[in-house]
Amino acid sequence: MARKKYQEIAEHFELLVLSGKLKPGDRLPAERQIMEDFDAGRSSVREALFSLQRQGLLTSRPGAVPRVSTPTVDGIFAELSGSMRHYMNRPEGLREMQDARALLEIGLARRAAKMASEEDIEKLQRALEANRSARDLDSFVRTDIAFHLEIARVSKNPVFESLNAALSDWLKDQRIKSSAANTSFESVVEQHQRILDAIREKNVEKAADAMDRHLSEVARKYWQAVLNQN
Amino acid sequence: MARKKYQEIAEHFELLVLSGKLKPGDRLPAERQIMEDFDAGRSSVREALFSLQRQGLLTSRPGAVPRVSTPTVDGIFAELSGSMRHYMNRPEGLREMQDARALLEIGLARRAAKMASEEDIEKLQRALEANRSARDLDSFVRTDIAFHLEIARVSKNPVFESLNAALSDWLKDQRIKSSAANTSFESVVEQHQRILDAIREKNVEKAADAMDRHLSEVARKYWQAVLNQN
DNA sequence: CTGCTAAACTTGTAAGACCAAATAGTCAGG
DNA sequence: CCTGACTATTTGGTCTTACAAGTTTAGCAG
Repeated sequence: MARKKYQEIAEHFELLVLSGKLKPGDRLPAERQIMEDFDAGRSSVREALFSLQRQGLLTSRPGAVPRVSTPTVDGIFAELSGSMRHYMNRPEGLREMQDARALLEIGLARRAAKMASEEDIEKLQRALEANRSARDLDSFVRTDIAFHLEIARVSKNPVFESLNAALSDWLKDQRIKSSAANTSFESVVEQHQRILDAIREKNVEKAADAMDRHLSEVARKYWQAVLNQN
Repeated sequence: MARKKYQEIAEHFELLVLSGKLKPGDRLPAERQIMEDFDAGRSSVREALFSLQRQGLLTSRPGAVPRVSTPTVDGIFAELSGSMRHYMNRPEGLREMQDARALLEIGLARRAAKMASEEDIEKLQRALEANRSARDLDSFVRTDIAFHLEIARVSKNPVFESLNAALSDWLKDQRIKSSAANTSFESVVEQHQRILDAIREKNVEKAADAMDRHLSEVARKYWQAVLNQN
């Protein structure tokens, strides 16, 4: 028994899916059927399906036959949550992710300035207003995240949207700490305003620069808050 | 039984790790011990540990008690391989990832132009030479990937390095097809040369532009090749 | 005290059984 | 003929048991 039985089964279906013989939405054979086909026990089949499920290739609900799933970027990044959080537990890792987020968001700001439609700008304006009128920390952070997400949406690429949302979620703590360190939310809103202004003017460099400064400032405030805590 | 048992167990240890009560390298309780603590069967415990393992929070070898692991970005992105490949099976998904890669690589080119040291540029030069002297498709693709990775390394952030490597891997097929479609590798090398020139001149905009054109060209060639295949 | 061997322990793999929940097919009533 | 409730089937989730394979440890011999 060189190869493990459950790996054999998992690989078999993985190949079927990746080669296109099984398309998203297709039904898989029943568990008991697979058992017979591979001459395996139930636990082997279950471990194989469990593995594929964790990889996002299948979805299975109780009572229904498992189906090949159409993976969403949201789901894909959700897989990372655990290990990402673990990674960012080290200050070094958190710094790296802040840096990575900066590259992403600056690029997104650039794109937004380049290609934002009238409608996009209206949405951004509304998001900014909501951010400005936030009174408590919780709603401030929420509208803050929403504003950044709206910038990501301008690019019309679900990957950016989900990546932005995921990063916002992972770095939420940072946002909370740095916002709480501010005596008022005004300066952050002002920075958001500058970004939106640049986008409205279709001034790419200005938008990138404004976003850069904004993120640097947020990160600075965060590390300051961390220092004060110790 | 609202929450599934294995999820409950997984969450428990996830919290222990994330809160720092369990540090990397620490031993976890034995499976039998966990069984008793949670009044669960062995399969539930195993599924929980399996899930945590997939998330990269712990490693377990046969015979030895599982240990909390220090997650690497490489490992984190490796988790995604399966679902990413599935996602990019759809032409739409592939296009989105190409687009996302473009934003990343253009940003990296920008940074490289901004902050490349003499040493970095020497490394880039060597990588380019290797790319230029490649004779067969396989070594050409390999040196191509290496050149892009070298650009990512300039930023001195492991996240970019691993992300770049992961994307290169996922989009390898694209590179192969578009390279094979070229009668010669010359034009690609020339585009690489232009990028390196811009970095050497510390001309940020020119570097970004050169990278943009390069990636657009590669993508164009790829879709052309796909069309010809049908 | 040191080094080796063997027992004890732990995980990996596998089979099979049970229950609750959800689906799907069937049959009775309108 | 259509509709709705009921039953049979199928699944996921869980537990138990068993053996194989690797690791740790403890004791014994030198």
